Amino acid sequence: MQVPRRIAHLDMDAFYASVEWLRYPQLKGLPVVIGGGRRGPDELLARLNAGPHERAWTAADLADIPVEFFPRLKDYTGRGVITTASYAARRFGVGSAMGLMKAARLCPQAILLPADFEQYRRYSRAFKAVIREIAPVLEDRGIDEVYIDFTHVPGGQREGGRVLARLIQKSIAQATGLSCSVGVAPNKLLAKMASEFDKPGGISIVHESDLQTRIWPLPCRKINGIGPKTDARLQEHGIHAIGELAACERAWLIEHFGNSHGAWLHDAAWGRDERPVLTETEPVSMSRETTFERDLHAVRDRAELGAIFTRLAEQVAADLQRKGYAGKTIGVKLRYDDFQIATREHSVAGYTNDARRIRQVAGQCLKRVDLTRKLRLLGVRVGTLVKLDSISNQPQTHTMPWQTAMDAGAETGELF
DNA sequence: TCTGGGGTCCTCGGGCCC
DNA sequence: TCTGGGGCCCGAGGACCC
Repeated sequence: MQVPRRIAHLDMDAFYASVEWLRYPQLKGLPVVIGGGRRGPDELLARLNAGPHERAWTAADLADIPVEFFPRLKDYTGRGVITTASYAARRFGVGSAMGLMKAARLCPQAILLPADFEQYRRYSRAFKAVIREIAPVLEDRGIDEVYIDFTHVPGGQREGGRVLARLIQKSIAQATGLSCSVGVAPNKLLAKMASEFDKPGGISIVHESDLQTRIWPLPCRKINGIGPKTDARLQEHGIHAIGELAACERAWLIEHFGNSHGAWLHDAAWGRDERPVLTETEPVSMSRETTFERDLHAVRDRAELGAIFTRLAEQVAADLQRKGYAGKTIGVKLRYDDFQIATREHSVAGYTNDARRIRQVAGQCLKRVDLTRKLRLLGVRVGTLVKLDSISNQPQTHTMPWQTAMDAGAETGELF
């Protein structure tokens, strides 16, 4: 007797904000926006202590700093977007990816905290470890969400998965103080939608028979994989709800959206998804990019740009070395002042994770793009990765001399 | 006053080889 | 020798996600 597939999607509730509340309990329930800085409490303390009041706060005081001392959105000057906003801030219309200046007009009194990704990663590892203890088949989907295969976990079938979901929720809360929402369904696609049904703190169980009543009334945009572009095209054809998408002929969707995308849209609308829960995936590329404080010009700001470029190459190289990878496709990414993006890449003969080599090849790529226009972003990327222990006869952090020689074209890297 | 950073996957066109 | 595929790889760009 074969048991039905039960897949869970677990999504942490307001993850970044909740992690911050553990450190700053006095901010709980207030409109809080995270963004405009990446050094966490160090940056916050530096900002607070630069103010006019008499005492110098230290890391030990974080939970006791009165709310009125925290920086407000309205006082922020500079570029940047919101990484995340607390539920209280969202009520003002503020949301992720919104420019900080625009957000300041909507909710000037919101507290602005610098992000602390190291801390978020620590909590991410912690809650995932808790889940693995209970249900080992877990797929990492980013810092704050996972898929879990409940099918063969003891108790995973009870009440459609609700009993196990409850156990996981409680264990995470106990270990970390954080709350999450869980959806359990026959596949990843439906589980992902289900986890949103009852946020925060909810558990939603979806069966195949719920398709028409619970999935079809939802807007197409709720399907993971239908973004703003596809949604707009669907709307042009009068398709708004998933049920309307399901009513479309498969052949018609293929005609309008292409073989692969059209068929996928049809399957998704009918709740069909056979993707397995992947416990291990290898990275395909690693990159570093940065948006400048002001737009830069390749000629007039050559020195500044060159220094940034070198730093990006060093950071990517360090990331590769730390994680034990090397790559052979090296590229650059530029964003012009009008937000147009250009990318150039070049594959070299041998794998490398050497900063100088990466900068050199990336510099060649940079020569192939329009550098007469002002730039607002520069990035360096290394792709086609291999794990270093799989080519363990080669040096760990260097390019083989013969590989460099084979790529004579990349030998003339001056500034770019 | 706009619009981050780090990824994945797909498509399409061109070059190359058989 | 000429022409016409098909298959594959590479590079550029786009859509999408967290």
